[in-house]
Amino acid sequence: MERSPITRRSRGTGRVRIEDVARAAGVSTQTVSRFLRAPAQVGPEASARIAAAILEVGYVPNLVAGSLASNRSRIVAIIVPTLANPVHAQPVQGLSDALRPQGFQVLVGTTDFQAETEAALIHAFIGRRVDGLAVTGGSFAEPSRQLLEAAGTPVVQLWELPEQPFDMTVGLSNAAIGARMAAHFAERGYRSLAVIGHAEASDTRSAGRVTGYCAEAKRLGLADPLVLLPQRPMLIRDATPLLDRLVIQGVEAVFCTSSQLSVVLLLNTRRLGLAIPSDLAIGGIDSDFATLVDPAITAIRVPAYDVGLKAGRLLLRRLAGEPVPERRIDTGFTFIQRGST
Amino acid sequence: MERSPITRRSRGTGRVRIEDVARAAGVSTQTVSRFLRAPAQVGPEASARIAAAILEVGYVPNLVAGSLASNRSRIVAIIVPTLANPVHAQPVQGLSDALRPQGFQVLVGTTDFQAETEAALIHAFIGRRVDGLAVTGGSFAEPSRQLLEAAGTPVVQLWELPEQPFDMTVGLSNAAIGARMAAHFAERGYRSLAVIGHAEASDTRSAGRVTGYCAEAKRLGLADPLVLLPQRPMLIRDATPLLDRLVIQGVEAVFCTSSQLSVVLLLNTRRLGLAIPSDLAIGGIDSDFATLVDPAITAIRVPAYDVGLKAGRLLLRRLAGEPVPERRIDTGFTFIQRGST
DNA sequence: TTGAAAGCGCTAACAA
DNA sequence: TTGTTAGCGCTTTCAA
Repeated sequence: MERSPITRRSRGTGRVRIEDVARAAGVSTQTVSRFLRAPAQVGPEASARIAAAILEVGYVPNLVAGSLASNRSRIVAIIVPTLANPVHAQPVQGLSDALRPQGFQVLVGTTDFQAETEAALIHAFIGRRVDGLAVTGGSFAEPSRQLLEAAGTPVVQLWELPEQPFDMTVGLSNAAIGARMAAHFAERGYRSLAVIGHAEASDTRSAGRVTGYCAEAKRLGLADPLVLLPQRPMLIRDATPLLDRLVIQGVEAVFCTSSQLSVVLLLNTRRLGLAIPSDLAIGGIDSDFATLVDPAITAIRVPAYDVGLKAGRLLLRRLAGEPVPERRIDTGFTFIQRGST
Repeated sequence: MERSPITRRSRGTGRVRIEDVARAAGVSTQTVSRFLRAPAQVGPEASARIAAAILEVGYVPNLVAGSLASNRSRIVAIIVPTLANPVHAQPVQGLSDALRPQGFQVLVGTTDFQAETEAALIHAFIGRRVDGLAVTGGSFAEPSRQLLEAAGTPVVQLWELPEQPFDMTVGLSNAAIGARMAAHFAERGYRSLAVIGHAEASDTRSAGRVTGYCAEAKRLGLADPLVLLPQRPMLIRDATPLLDRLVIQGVEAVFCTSSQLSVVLLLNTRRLGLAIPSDLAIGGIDSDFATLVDPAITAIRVPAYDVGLKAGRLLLRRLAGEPVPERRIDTGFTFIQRGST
């Protein structure tokens, strides 16, 4: 029960601590802490001395220690499949923009579509005691699901609208996107429809769009659309055989469920001498390039940035203890008719 | 000096702690801690009991407490202008991929090109005691510069090759990019050159390319290139007047310093009836769309992903205490000739 | 408005 | 290989 001898090496980091500021300012550490977190509670004289002392000694508060003591990290984590795809990078930007003014930082994890990586990230983020967590998708495989259920922190899901989110969700209906495009085609008088999607099973967004598209076609009394699901992401060399099939089958209008797809397709039609939209109408998902090609592509714009921004605002309300009016937020989407249909 | 009365409310978070695991496994907390960090140092029997106990009580280690105690956060921060632009989102992905296998997480901050935001982010990240910091750019305005100098943690700069980096840098020479394109044009016999850049002063990358391009043209005995610096990011409606100027001035080859620029320009030449490359040769920066247009665009590919990946590896070596052979890493770039020149 | 004491949950240092 | 002890640098609680 003796005090350890003074010879014990200090574990200190050698950095300037709040105590150094307190000493320089002639106040207690507590007053410095308050000055930093709630300046209004500190007298003007003390405030002035503390402000000067902070600059003098070059104090940068240790937020790790603060987080441990307060049990609040002021960090929000977001998990996306990849940042290489702008559609997933944008929500990170939106989240960041929503949170930065409130002093929150963004921890980002990319899964590369691997469920294992996803689970490991969720585990690590919960371990970091993040104040909030944004995850991509509406449904999760087992290890992830359980972790999210017991996260102990607000969770917001992105892009989809599950009936029973873990906590909150910000997304849109991919089925509605597909249906909207099918309805448009029908309205324009196209009778023979097709859709080009994505075979990747993990891409539930594309699957939802295909489903909604076909369902709407059926509802409108059209023949079942031709469904094409290329294995790989669309490359130029894939486009020609795909176009051949569309032409052979007498397809009048095709919906491409990803943004690059429609541009690739349209640029290739020219080489084959197809006239757009008279020989083939093309609808897609909006991107910068949808308006750069000729004709510009009729497209549905998905509000990727807004998904992140609104998720951030939702988290902020929760973290501020305010009630969240609606735990499922439908951002909707924008239909933009252009020359290709 | 009395113990405070037992009535003092506990500040505990109610979460499962390492102590709960230790009790369930019948070992000390230290042994549990070691099991998590250095399993080889723990006996097989104890290991088995601890592993079972962790699952039983559902323990998720509090990494905040661990960080405070060990003075290592296993977090690396990266600051980029925006994630909306893939050229800046890619390095984040690369950094993340390099670090994740080692258990590091990525804290990301976006500046939207605001120096103030940048400084605030650097300050906050240092406060978080990140183990490493990656920042975009070669030179920094005052508050940021000083913070980086005294960061107290490894710093790697991205995209540029300053003579005196704060610590380390991974980048490429934008002047070399410009020079390479000018040399190519000269080699192909184009005599009257132009370059379209970006007026934004903060875009030092574009500026470097323009400078290198003009310098090389001069060195090769060509007339001074026409330098066009549109104020805004390039839109379709900006392209036509720009093209008019090129034609009026008799320009034979133009270098576009950003990736979207060249595509926009090329897609517009068709409307004006210009033949590429005979009426006008176009060189640019590579992107997915450079090969989708007709003719495909001769372009320089900048290794955005690699910049982040190599920065991550550099940081890892430093954090592992290994020597870093070279503090300035030139990633180089790839020149790809296609039909547009 | 200010300060003293205790402790957040973990790991480093030391000892056995 | 395991355990004991004392912090890491803050913030909370309580008291003045």
